[in-house]
Amino acid sequence: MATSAVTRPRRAPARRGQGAALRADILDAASGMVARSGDASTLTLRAVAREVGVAATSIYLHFESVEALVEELKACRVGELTEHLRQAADAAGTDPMDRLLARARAYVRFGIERPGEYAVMFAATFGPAQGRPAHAKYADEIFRDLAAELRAVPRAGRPPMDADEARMICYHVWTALHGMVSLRLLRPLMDWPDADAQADDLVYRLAGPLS
Amino acid sequence: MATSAVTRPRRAPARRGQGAALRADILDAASGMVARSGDASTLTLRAVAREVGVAATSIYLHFESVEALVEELKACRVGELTEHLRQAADAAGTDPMDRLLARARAYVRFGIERPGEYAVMFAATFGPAQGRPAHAKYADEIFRDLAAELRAVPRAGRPPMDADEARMICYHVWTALHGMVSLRLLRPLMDWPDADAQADDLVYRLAGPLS
DNA sequence: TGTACATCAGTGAACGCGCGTTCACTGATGTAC
DNA sequence: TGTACATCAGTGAACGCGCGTTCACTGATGTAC
Repeated sequence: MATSAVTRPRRAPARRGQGAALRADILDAASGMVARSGDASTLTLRAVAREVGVAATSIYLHFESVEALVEELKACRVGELTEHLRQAADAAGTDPMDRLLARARAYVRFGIERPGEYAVMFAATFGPAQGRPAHAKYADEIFRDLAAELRAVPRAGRPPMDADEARMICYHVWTALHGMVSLRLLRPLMDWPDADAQADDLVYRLAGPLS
Repeated sequence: MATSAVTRPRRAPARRGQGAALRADILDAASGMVARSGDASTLTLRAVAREVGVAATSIYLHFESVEALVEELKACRVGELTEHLRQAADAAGTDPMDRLLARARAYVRFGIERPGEYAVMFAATFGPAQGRPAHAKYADEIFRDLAAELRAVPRAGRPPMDADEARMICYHVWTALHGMVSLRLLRPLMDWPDADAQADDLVYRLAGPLS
């Protein structure tokens, strides 16, 4: 690891007017590092600068602090996951249950295959949070998408869900999917069932036509 | 925070033969610090030593490294949670569903009320894990307890669960309860349903007589 | 009963490290006149 | 067309900090003779 600091080539300065390119490079590098380490809290400003091939101080040209950088990373990842889930649902067609299952599987896969990206979304904010952070609206979007998908599932002759029940089930589903990702990452040695199978079974039991 | 280093009184040396008392004090202090910070990864050897009122080097009299200290902390907490859940189930009487619900509520309460203690159990092991760590057997015990409790729940005239279904539901329940704790800690500003109510509803849907 | 010695329960200074952040600076590149 | 100047896109040395770990050490307290 010490060697990477040595071998890393120097980044060529951007051309005039292209200063924003460094900002993108910094976000890319930080994102990759978090993805590789699987842990957002290990990210350091100096390490990011080394990765980009730039002086540590250059980070400050585009971010007020490490905290601000991480906050922006979060927003990027949450936006990405939102889009990823929408595409998965759309690829599944129009049947509500199919769409819901596809969404659930995609959520779990995203988390398991990209633990760093997943972790950064939920990493604690440094210092006391004031107000709703920028990524909160994205989280709301994921939640709203899921709720809409859920309410469309038919209920085999039973009365339609009221708003409270739909909301509770929506919390259940998100909670359980997050639990799947989280526990599997934290306990990789356990003898877990197949992820798709568990996600399907879970969603059927929580939100299936018979529930 | 800097002031606490100044004000902390010096610990009196143990009497001859009582050297192990420091070991207990170190574990206590570390446990308290993790509980207060809510995050196991912020624990440092020097901070623990300051908290105990002892030289940093004294930690090495009882622990090979910080890693070893954290590993022992984990085992303590997992053992504690196991016992906590057993007592909750026993206090609920003999009805299987009552016992299961009590266990679920107790799990979620433990996690929410003692986030640091909960987090330390699941904190990543430093370095590459070799073989099953010491706390794995405790985790197995929690899982086994839950499975036994689950299988005792009657199923309203339907055939008894086979082993595979029981195992899957058991994973679901643990996964979902962990998800409840984890998401609530990570997103404290969200408008969560009452924890007991959600735990009950979740367990009913996943493992209730109709499921 | 006295005393030398072993052991126990620690201490304190020092090491090298990486960290976030500050400050004054440096070249290259456009642009106004 | 030439040139002074402003601006852009960074750099490099230095700061003080807390960290894990090492090493040689120090008192107090038992115990063997």
